[in-house]
Amino acid sequence: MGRSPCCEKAHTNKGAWTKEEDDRLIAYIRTHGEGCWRSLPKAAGLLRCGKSCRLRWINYLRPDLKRGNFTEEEDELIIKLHSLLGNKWSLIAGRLPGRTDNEIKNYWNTHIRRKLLNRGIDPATHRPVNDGPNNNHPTTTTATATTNISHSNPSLDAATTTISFANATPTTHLIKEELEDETKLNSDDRKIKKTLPEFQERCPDLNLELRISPPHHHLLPQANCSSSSSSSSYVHPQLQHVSYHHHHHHLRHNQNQPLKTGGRSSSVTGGTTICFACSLGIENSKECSCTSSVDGTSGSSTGYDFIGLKTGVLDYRSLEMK
DNA sequence: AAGTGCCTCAACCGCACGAAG
DNA sequence: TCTTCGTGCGGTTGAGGCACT
Repeated sequence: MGRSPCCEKAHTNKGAWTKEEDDRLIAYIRTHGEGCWRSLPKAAGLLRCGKSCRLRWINYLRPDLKRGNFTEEEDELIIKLHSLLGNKWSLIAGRLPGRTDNEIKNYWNTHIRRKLLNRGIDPATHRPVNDGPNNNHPTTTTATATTNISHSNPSLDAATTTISFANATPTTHLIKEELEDETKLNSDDRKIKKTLPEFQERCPDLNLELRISPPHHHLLPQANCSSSSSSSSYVHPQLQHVSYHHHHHHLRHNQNQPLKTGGRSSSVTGGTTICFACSLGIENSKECSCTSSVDGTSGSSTGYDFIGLKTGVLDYRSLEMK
């Protein structure tokens, strides 16, 4: 008893979409909204498979798509996210507003792979191509990168950003403990839960702990990222622990607030929680309703300034891998 | 101008997952 | 608990465009 085919293949068009088909699909979705892809073709008068309609809409017709070349910032963000998430194109696409997983996947395969190879980096492992087994330092569990971040405020010049990817850290345990409670998880959280051991295995010397100094406003009581207009890369001299949760969630969420999908920054509890999207600088993410803006002295108006990526104060490739 | 090879990217395919019954 | 359905994801394909000879 097999599954029924997703569509009547004998009576469906395949291949490139025509202008008329596009118009029909757009008109239908404008009227009825997305969803029910299986029944959409018939209802819209299209001789197409529902999956094909969905793909066409998501990858090409959606009005919020950002067309055009990828920026250097997007390149670096993709590389960084790929090093953490692997070929989870949809998760990566979720960090790049206006870009689709298909687009990023294609771009990766055609441009970034080559770019990394030219840099002498293996695109699959994000390690130097010549980095043999002896250089993997398998016994070391902590890769701590310490970088000085220049800042307009002299008092912050010595601010330290620590990115630790070690396995056995309190924060990581915390992540695991929270993810152990299935009742608190939604589907996205479960995806992350599945991903966690995956990229710990992928990068045995990496853990998930991102330790950066949060924007000053995050230290204020009741502060959240929707209430501030200060720079997203403002660094408080006192190191704060920031959980690195790679799906735009808040790992140390308020006990009174269920851990849920969505970018709304939770309140800072003891300076330990930060909206991941905002920490990435992706303020215009669909999932993030944070309204914080940058002040121009740092950060990025385009929203991509992952721990100083745009300004070049922290090049992840320079991170010390022990 | 014609032939060839390479590159890009839209689209397809098969599979997996979650929800519903 | 099992089956079915709808949807989404990642890998792959192939048509069309471009560069080179």
